[in-house]
Formats: sequence, C-alpha cells, structure tokens
Amino acid sequence: MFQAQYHTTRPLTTAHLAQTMTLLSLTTEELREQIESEISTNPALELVEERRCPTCHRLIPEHGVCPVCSIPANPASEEPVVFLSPRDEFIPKKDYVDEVVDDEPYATEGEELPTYVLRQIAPDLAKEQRGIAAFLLTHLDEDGFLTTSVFEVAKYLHVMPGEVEKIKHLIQRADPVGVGSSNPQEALLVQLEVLGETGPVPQLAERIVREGMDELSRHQYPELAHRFGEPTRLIVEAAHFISENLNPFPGRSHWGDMRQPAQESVQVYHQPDVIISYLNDDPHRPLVVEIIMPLNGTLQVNPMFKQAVHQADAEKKLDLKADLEKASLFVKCLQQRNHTMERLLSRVVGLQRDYILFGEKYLRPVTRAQISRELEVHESTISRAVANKAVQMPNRRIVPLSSFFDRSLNVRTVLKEIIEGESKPYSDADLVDLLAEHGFEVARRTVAKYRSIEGILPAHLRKAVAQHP
DNA sequence: CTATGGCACGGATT
DNA sequence: AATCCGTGCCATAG
Repeated sequence: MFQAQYHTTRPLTTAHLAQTMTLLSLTTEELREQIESEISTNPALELVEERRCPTCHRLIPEHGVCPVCSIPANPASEEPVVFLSPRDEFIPKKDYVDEVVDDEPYATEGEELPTYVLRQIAPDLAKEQRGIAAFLLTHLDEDGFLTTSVFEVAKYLHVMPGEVEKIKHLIQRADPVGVGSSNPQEALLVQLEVLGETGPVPQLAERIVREGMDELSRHQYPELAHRFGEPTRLIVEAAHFISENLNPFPGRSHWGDMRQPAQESVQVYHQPDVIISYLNDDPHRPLVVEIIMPLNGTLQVNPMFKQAVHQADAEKKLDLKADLEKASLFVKCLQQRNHTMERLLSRVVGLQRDYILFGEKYLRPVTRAQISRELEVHESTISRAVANKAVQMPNRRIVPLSSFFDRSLNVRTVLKEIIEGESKPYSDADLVDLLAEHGFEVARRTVAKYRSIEGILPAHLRKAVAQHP
C-alpha cells in the first residue's frame, strides 16, 4: 500500500504535474464537473459502483474498509483521522438551482446568499415547492431577513400559507442558520433549535430570547434574573452562550458588523469541500476529517477497455491507446490530488486543533511555506490546495480553508473581545499594550488596520455600547 | 500634543 | 511577475 502511494506521489511527467496542480486547485463542485466531462469524453474511464459500509451506511471506496468504522474507540495518537468521503448526494446538481433562480430576477447585490441557500434545500423540494423557495429567497434583505410575510407570499402565489411556512422553516434551518427569518428573535430561536440537536444548549437561552430580547441587547442581566426568578449567574452564562454561538443577523457573518452599516464586504458562501467533525458527533470521540469527493464510487481505468485495445485493428489501436493513456493519467492525477489533500489536512488539523475546537482566538499562525516544507512539496502546491476551499467545522460553521493560515485572525478576535468588554473607549495605543498582555506583539498602526477590517469605529466615535437588534 | 488615516516599502502569497 | 499584508513615517484633525 505504501509502495503504491509512493509511486503515485512522484510526478512522472510534466503533464502529470500540470494536471495534478489543476485538480488540486479545484473545489469539490468544480472537480465534479471536470470528472464528469472526462468520463463522458473518454470511454476508457469507468466509475465503479458505490459500496456502503454495512454498519454505518457511509459510502466507501470500492477497495478498502470503511474509514469511520475502522477507527479504534480510543485512539492513542493525537493525529486526526483523515479520509476521502465519496458522496454524490451531498452537492445538489447545478441545474436544480439555475432552473429556478433564472425566472426570478434578483437584485445584483447579495446574489450569493439566495443561490447558496437554494442549493442546500433544492434536493428536498418538489418542483412546485422550489418556486416558493425561490420566491422567498428573492425577498431577503442584506441581513438575511424576509422582507415580506408568509401570508402575502401565499396570497401572491395562490398556495396554502401552511405550505409556505413549511418551506420557510426549511430555509431557516439551512446554512447560515436562521436565514429567512422575519426578525432577529426568530433567527435566534431557529439557531437554538438546530444547535440543540447536536450539542448542549443552556436551558435559559430559549426563554431569554423569547421573553427578554430587550434586556439581552442592553446587557441588563440582573433585571432578567429577577423577572425569571433565576440566579444571575445562569443568565449571564446563557447570554454568553448566545453571543458566542448565535447570530441575530444570519445574512452577516459576525455580531460586530452591526455597528458599521456601510460594510462593503459581503460574505461569499460555499459548499464545504472538507468536513471536520467529531466521530458520530460525540465530543468524546476523535476528530474525523472528511474530504468530500463528488462521486458515489471510485474512478478507474476500465479493464474491459484494456482488453479491447489488444484485440482492435492496428488502425484503431493508436486512438484507443491514446484514450487509455489519458485515462490512466487522469486517474493517477486524481489519486495524487487526493493524497496531497489528505496529507495537508492531516497536518493542518493537527496543528490547528485548538482553533477548530475552541474558536478563532486559538488560531496558531501557520504559514503555507511551513507546511510545504514539512510535506516536502512546493509551496505553490499548498497555495493551490488551500485556495477557494471551504471547511465545515464541528460547530457547523463554514470557513475558508485559507483561514487556517490567517496570521492575524486570532489577534483580531482578541481585539474584538477587548473592545466589546471595554468600559471606556481605548485608543489604538492603549490597545497595543492590552494586546501585548495577551501575548500579541503588533504595531500601533496595525491595530488601526484591524479595527477597520472588523468595522470598529475609532475610539472617540464609540462612546456607549448601542446594540440595537 | 495625541489619535488616526494615507502612502509607500519589503516580505509573503498566489 | 503581480498582488496582498504588516508596518514605519508623516500629515492632519481635534
């Protein structure tokens, strides 16, 4: 097994190298297109049928054991388990989306969000339901809220309000969770509901959101504690959970954005190309890393075709042989791509374990060059592999893979926290000192840059905290 | 005099 | 080779 992998690791020709590079830089969806076009033009390629693991029902490669079930219960090593996860159903076919989105013209700004959401839910919808979904999604504002009501939509489309409500709920549960809600409160409730299915949620969180939005936004925890007859400690705990894990404006990426309405940076959403999760969503089990393959099977050179080449006339033989060459090259490149991705992810997840588990504050500054040396590949290889890829974290957030290499994200997060909790506005110079206490050495000028990136106003303009959901 | 934003340079990234 | 990012220097606003 090792020998086989070693063999495919070495680029044999420049063509091999070039194609591997190209494949590396593709996202899962682009890879699907590439593979499909390759299969349809080259008869020597063959997609071997899917096979499912008898115990966990995951799709697994033709040759090999189920990567999940073969994980020991209590692995001694810290290394994460990385494997390819061939699943076809994960990414909805493109036509699904184009078909519906086209007949509803949508304002140019924020076009990413509706399409992104529709992609996720399209497979679960019947044809006429997709029309309703598309209509709803075209009536979102930049915060991800519905600008119309369920009742109006039902009237306009001549369908039952219940039907519209059902689809709205489906949209709300898609990523970003809470999108398509009518207001921040509704968004938060949906997020609580979804989070509650996978992990622990403070009991009081829901009640606070339902009954105490005003106090929550003003940080008046003692009032809440009194009204609910609960200890303040629990209220604060729940409030902290809410501000850490929920987002009242699903269309935006973070809480901090609400201060600066003129934020031009619109988040672009992606399908994840890699999923990191606890095995069976159980925090006591090890982390598993799935690299999504857009196929429900394994690609290989068709052995029948090989035979056919031998028996063909001399005339045709040349053509067929060319196909054969191309096919085997493609398969090799694909293997190489996957192998590189596996090694990359294994290393990166190992290094950034704290970031993945505990958040941006714990991101370690890792450079692409460093990884490339450790993996003994060219740094441009890593660059390509990292670019344009999205990773789903155990908490269901989707972040770009490049964020694992962001040298300043941890500093910016701590900076935000300091400013969130400030009693009087700190100047940039003050912030330099405060950051130094947290172990971050940055220049004064850089603090200013980070502020503007995060959309935080300069000290003299941010007096009191005026949060207004 | 202090706090902040603009411009430009050098190193890293693509 | 082109582009992005952190930082130093300097001008400007308060």
